[in-house]
This record gives sequence, C-alpha cells and structure tokens, in this order.
Amino acid sequence: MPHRPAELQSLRHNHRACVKNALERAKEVCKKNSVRFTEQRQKVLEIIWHSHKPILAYDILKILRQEKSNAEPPTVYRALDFLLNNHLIHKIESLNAYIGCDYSGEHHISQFLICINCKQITEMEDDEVARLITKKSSDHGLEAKHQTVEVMGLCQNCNAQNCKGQIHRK
Amino acid sequence: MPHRPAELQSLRHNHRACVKNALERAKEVCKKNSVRFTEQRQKVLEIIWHSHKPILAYDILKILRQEKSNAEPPTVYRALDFLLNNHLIHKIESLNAYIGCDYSGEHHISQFLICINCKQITEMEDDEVARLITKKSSDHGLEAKHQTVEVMGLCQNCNAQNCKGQIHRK
DNA sequence: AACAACTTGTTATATTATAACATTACATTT
DNA sequence: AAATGTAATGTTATAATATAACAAGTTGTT
Repeated sequence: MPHRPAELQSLRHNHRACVKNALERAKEVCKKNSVRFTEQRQKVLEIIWHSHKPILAYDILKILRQEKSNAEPPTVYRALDFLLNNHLIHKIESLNAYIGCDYSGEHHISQFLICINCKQITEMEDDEVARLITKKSSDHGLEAKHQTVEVMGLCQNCNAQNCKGQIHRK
Repeated sequence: MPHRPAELQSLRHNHRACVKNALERAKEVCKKNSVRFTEQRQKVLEIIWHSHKPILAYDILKILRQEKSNAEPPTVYRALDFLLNNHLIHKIESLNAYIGCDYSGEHHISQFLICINCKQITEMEDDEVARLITKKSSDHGLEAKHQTVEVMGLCQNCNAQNCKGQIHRK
C-alpha cells in the first residue's frame, strides 16, 4: 500500500491503526452476519479506509490493479455492493464516492459533513436531525425509509486558509 | 407534447396550468436576472415540469428529440446547467434526476421527499430542518454552504396499496 | 464424490456527463 | 446598416460511472 495522505500524518490520528481497527470490526460483522469477508472484499474495504476520504469506484479500481492487474469494474462494484449491504461503507450520492462507515455493521442514520476544499469528511450520527427529518416527512405524508443528508462546506482548517487566500484548486 | 401522466389527472391538480405557471415564473426570473430564456431552455424546463417527477437527462433528450431530431447530450446538459444556476430546477443526487423547483428563482434550502414506489416527489422548504443541520454542522466544525437532503420512503397512497400487496415493480 | 449456493473472471454494454471546437444568433456600438 | 464582442447552439468525440450476462471456479454440505 502507498503511504497515507499527508494531512493524516498528525499525531492526533494514527491512520494505520485506524484502518486496521476498521478491518477487524468488519471481520466481526461478517462473522455475525454469516457472510464471507473474502480477500477481494477486504482489499476494497482497506483501500477505501486507507484513502480516508470519499473515493471514486474507478480510483479504487486503479489501486486494486496495482496488486491484481486483471481487476475489472465488476470486481469493484460487487465488493462495494457487499460492503454497502453489510453497512461497512456508505455511498456519498453527491460525489458518487464511497467512504468507510464509522459505526460499522449496524443499520443507522447518519449525516455527512464534507469540506468542498480538502474533501475531509465527518460522519455525524445525530438522532435529533434524523428524527426531525422523519417527523417532518411523516407530516408531509411520507413514511421515511432512508435519508440522504450531505452537507458541503468549509472545514475550520480550510476556512482559515481561505482567509489567507490559500484555497487549493484541484 | 404527450398527455400528462395518469396519476396527475386528478381534479385536485390542474397539471396544464401548473406547467404553464412554472414557465411564466421562469420567464420573470430570467428577466430579473438579465439572462436569456431561450427556446431550448424553455423546452427543457417544460419537459421537466411536464413529467412532474424526477426525470433523467437522457429521458429529457428522448422527448426533446421528438421535436428536435438533432438534439445531442450537450444540448440537454447545457440547459440543465442554466436552469440549475438560475434556481429553476433541482438535481436529485440519489437518482441522478432533475425536477422543477417549486420556489423558483430565489436561492433557498429545501428537502426532497421521494416515494420509492411511484416516484412522486415533494419539495419541502423547512427552515427548522435547514437550521438544525446548519447548526449541527457548525458544531462539528463545518461552515455549511449547501445541503443535500433527500428522503426515500412510501407516500400515503403507495403505503396503502402496499398493505393490499399492490406495490408495482418497475 | 455430488450437489447447491456463492464468488469471481471476463467481455460487452448501458448510463451519466463533459471536452473541444466550429458555427450561429444576439446585443451594442459605431 | 456594418462591425464587433459575447453568448448560445451545433457537432463530434470521449470521459466517467455502473450493470448485464454468462462462464468458471470456490466453498460448504450432504
């Protein structure tokens, strides 16, 4: 695997341990669900966690091909389906990208806070937000089954840089 | 134009007037914004409003081609860009589909309630939801610039049918 | 070993969206 | 009305995202 991204090299975040931890939890979830955590599924999940930002399916494929040169799109999408079904990752609809799930394995309602500059993402699991949306939906005649809540904005770091005119362009 | 969808033929909803009204408002908005509401843009907006459900870009193209056989994807996507920029339509991220904006022309925060069965959609403009999300985002260090809130569920009608086992599959 | 169910390999293609450049239409000034 | 600059459209090609379909292999169970 390549090195972790620079912005994660902080003392506050041990990225190697974070990924390892996520993989351990995934293993347990799969055991509990009686589904197979095959090497491919594990590798895709590892790639997603390693990026630690929303990652595109074809970027996963590129990385996967460094180890498995014959990997094709279905390989990735099948793994993504599996991981989504088992609540191990989320899809960020507004980016067509995938991100590791912080509260793995259990079905839950969460909200995503995404920095439009550095793409750092926070998974918020806020019951007050979830309940309010469910309530208001119900008031409007919709029995809510699933919520997509994605907030785009500037994180504190990028907001500060912005003041100094240092926003980086892609 | 083809006839309006069957489920809109109710007495409660005069669809022809609804589309006409939306086009009138769009015209005013464009005038106010000093941008040109060309025939293509008008046609695309009309197709979107006529569907009255989230509609896919290539489905818009198909309909557009009935009148303009040489229409190509950029024709549609340019019109969509224009309409999005002028707050005349919304993109539903979780469906990659487009829908007419009920509160045209002004920038505003809204939430979408989508029936997974019949695809009927309600645009909710709920300040309480919007403010709570902004507040919670801020609490987590993100200065919110844009919110995507899309709720999938069953509308009252389909929920009732569901009990009778009459959910229709695509 | 035989079998069923699941997983992966492989090829092809569908779906969604944009790049790039030529041409035309429109608005403004002269 | 002619000249000019800007905006909009036409056109071809291609990028980016995702799935269909079927063959082959793997795993767990009888």
